[in-house]
Amino acid sequence: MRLATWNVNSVTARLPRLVDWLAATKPDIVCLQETKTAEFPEAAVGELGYAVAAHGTGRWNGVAILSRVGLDEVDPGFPGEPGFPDPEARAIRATCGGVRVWSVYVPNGRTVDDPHYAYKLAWLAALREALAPELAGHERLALCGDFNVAPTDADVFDPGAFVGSTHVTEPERAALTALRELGLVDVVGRPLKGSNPFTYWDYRAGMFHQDLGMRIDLVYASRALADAVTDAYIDREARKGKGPSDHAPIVVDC
DNA sequence: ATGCCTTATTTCATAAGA
Repeated sequence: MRLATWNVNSVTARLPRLVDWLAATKPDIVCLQETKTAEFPEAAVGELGYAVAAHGTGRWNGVAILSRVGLDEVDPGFPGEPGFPDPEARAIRATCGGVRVWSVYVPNGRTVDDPHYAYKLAWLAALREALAPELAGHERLALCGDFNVAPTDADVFDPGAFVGSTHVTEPERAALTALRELGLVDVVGRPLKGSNPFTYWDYRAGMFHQDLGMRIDLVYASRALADAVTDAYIDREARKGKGPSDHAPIVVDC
């Protein structure tokens, strides 16, 4: 089985690239984030054999799961999910080919003194609470998405450049640790070039070409699923060329 | 490495992203 996750930064703007990428990569299950639409282009991916579970409200956020191995028990959001203060489209889950799949887009946080930072931490804490019973009920589970947290200093191009910023603070990293302590394993993608497992590079100033990136997109797999992993890579090819997302997909074979 | 790009929308400007 091939499982992937990708923050596409607008599925509308990225649709031609997404379709080409699906046809070339042939994943069985794809988690998408930042779809930025209330009307997912289901027909375009349906032609490639994918069923779609989408949760989007328009301009901001938006998540989806594509599957060609079944798509059951679809649930947008999760119990106890905080809003700001209204609900936002940041999580969707479904059962696909025997795997419980979550696609999440964790709040950015903006700055450490912004109310969005407290929202981010509350959202991650609520996610942990909602995941606990799901892990008890599903031996094979994958929590995939854009976590907006770099788990370690090795996951940013220069730790010194991030002092005082969100994405690297101790409380954010502790929230990820708390998720892993539920029994989840960080499946780190293999970089196709260089040694940094980055998944995001800013659009500006040639950051991608200098490999000045961050690893903020993650695949957290239950032990049973992680034990079945045969390969995992970060598809930097999808970040190249004209009109890319600022994130690269992670592809996991398991 | 400072939103210097990119997105969608209440568009020729703004908010948001990390």
